[in-house]
Amino acid sequence: MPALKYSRQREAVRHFLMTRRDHPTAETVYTCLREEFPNISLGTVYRNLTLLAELGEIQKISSDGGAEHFDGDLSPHQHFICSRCHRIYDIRIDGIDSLMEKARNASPGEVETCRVNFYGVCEQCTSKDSA
Amino acid sequence: MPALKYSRQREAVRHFLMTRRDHPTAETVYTCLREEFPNISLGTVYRNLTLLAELGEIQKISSDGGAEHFDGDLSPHQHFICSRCHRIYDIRIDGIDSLMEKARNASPGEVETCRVNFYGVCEQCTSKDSA
DNA sequence: TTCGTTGCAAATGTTTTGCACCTGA
DNA sequence: TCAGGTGCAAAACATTTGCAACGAA
Repeated sequence: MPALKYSRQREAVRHFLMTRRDHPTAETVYTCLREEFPNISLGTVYRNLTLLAELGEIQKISSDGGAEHFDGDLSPHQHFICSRCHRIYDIRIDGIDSLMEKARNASPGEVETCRVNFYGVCEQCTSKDSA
Repeated sequence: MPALKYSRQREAVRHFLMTRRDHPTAETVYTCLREEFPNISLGTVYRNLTLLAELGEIQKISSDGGAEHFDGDLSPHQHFICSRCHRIYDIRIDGIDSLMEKARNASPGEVETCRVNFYGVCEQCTSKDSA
């Protein structure tokens, strides 16, 4: 792994994700950053998202079908993913520590992190049904 | 949703996944089924995998980067995913029910299913390090 | 006969990469 | 100066889709 060097683009990507409550795709990051950096390229956005994820400064969320989403929130939390609109909601439940403890005894390797996703239809989509 | 009609290809896809202990990608399913059906097409494999997943007869696993994986094992279980070789191992831990119970109180919608993934480096990769 | 299914190929959508130029240390 | 970073465009992948022919009910 080569030494890192400062770059305004990478900082912008990181800062952008930190200030978002949702979980943008690379495309969204690109589109929004273009206002500040009219010349930034999609390739650069991808390179930095991948790099930051490897550094553990952001999280990559493989939701399902379509593009990957990114999460700048590093605090432990889980996701509720709507099967209809594919929106990703943050939720927080406890007991994850004990879950990881159990996993350590059942895994063929060292458990480092854990991702918990719940699926269902969100209220917003449910209420559209009755309309 | 239109009425289903029997198809040998779809049966073969389902049967293939049921008898596998690992979690093949569409490409792998395609390659293996080609021995039995030399003319089966990748498109057909994708169509049937998608269909079976919608019917809930198989599970789609979005592991991370690269292609999706599919799991024919419907019994409740979790996955340990090696960050190095990306292999997916089945593990079984209890307490998932109570986790879902907690999630119901914290989610912006009806919780239907839950996916728990653990990440780390598997023993096989770890032992290669010391070699 | 009807309508879902298939094979094939082309199209789409997402992410990666090669390369010449730019920039931070 | 020099290794890392960037923009751009092309390439590489993964997945979906249009369509004519095929096959199950």
